[in-house]
Amino acid sequence: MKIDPNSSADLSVQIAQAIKDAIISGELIVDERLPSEAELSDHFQVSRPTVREALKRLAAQSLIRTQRGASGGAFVNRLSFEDAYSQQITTSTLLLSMNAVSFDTACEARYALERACAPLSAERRSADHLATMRAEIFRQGQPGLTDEAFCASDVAFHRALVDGAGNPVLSYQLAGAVEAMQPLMNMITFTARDREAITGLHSRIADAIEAGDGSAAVSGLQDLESETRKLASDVFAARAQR
Amino acid sequence: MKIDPNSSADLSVQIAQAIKDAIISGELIVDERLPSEAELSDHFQVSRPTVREALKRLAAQSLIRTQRGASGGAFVNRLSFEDAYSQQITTSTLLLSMNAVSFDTACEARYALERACAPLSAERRSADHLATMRAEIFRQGQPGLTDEAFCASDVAFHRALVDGAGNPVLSYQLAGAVEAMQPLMNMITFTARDREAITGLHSRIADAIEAGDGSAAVSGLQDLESETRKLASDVFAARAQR
DNA sequence: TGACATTTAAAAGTCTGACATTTAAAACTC
DNA sequence: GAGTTTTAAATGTCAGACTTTTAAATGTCA
Repeated sequence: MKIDPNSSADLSVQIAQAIKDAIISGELIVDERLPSEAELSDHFQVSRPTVREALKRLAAQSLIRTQRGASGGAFVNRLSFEDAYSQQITTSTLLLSMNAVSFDTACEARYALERACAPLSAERRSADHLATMRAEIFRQGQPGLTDEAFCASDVAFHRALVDGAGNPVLSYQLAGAVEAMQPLMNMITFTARDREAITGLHSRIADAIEAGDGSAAVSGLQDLESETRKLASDVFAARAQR
Repeated sequence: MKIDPNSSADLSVQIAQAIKDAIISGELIVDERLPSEAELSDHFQVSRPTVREALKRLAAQSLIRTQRGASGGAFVNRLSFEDAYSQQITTSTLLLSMNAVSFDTACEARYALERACAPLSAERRSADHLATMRAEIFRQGQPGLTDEAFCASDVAFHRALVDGAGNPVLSYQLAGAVEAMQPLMNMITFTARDREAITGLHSRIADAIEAGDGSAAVSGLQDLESETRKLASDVFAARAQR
């Protein structure tokens, strides 16, 4: 681990990069303890606060975790799917909220991803996944459900559909897309007819998944995408008019 | 922006979270200047190093950028797609290199995503995207190409295919999957027959995209996935034997 | 008056040294 | 030998000073 003394970049950035490279290259392996802050500051010939800033940068990316006390220190973190999820969600939420992407673009990506999962899910889903989907459909049909609860149930339904594919990479990619859209979806007021249409499509998709018919599920998702975009565009039109 | 004095969490974590919340909620908008470090340390009643550690955490996530000098400071960053790309790539690379996901899982996710893009790309791709694909296919047929160069060209081909869909969210999701697999792909030695098979499939896919035939492109990708997994499994088997 | 050079001040970046807090391990007691 | 106390190592936090960068204000001269 070395830094370039001639570089114009901030020292804490350079040090963070050096450690990150060491982790990615395998020089530092999972759960290995990094040298203490004092040793690092000695090694890189910088002060402890500078080393600390570098470590905080890495901690923010879940590359390391720190532990206080004797035999504490910074340890290389095994990146968990949960960490990856939450990073993905933060990034996606910001992209959407800062208008770097439109709702339509996010929606298209989301359903394209779901359609990619559908055939795998039709083939592999466990009875559990299917039961979850059915339970959410039932909940969505209950009268007196708030719009937020309806949305949450919708998310749970899609979650089960995607998880059924048994591919955690796909699950985590979708988590970002779905969660990021949540705040916008929550703004939608669902009429009884809207709910009926959506729940009907959900049933159609669940039936296809149960029958192991991937292409039927894909076509159900296709229709659901149109439905969602229609609903959203109405909301945006109303909001723009005010 | 407030922090809880009774919380047991580190102050810099709390402060980072408070600022992050303010950004996500829209309380702080893009390009807005945060208070100076001195003002923040005053506001939160902590020392400047603590504030700085909090800011470094946010900077590591590209939520803010800092500028030195008069009228400098920390500014809310508009998250760019490039930032999102590189975060996605780092995360995916780590997930793969730390064995949190298998090569097969990553490969499956990658091709599922690509198949999701294919119909959109068949419909929307510009002449430019198609030309890039053709150029890369030509390059892949050149004799004397190193394995690394072949791989790089392969990535460029798929990149053009996905970008043709015109959905930046899909592009950035795939960037992670493709780039993360690169180091492993580079370990593969491609025989002349392998290259011929791959290039042939690429041609088939490009033809389908040119003709606007999404489902033909999907089936080409399906075959390419089998081919890739076969090649990779041979490499892993050889490596395991040593 | 206008273009260029100079000064100035604000802000982040860095350093030193100290103290507080946490925690595991060593030492000690019964 | 089990439980308690002490100890030391490590991170977390603080205070204050100095350095470097940079934009804006000021000044100078044609």
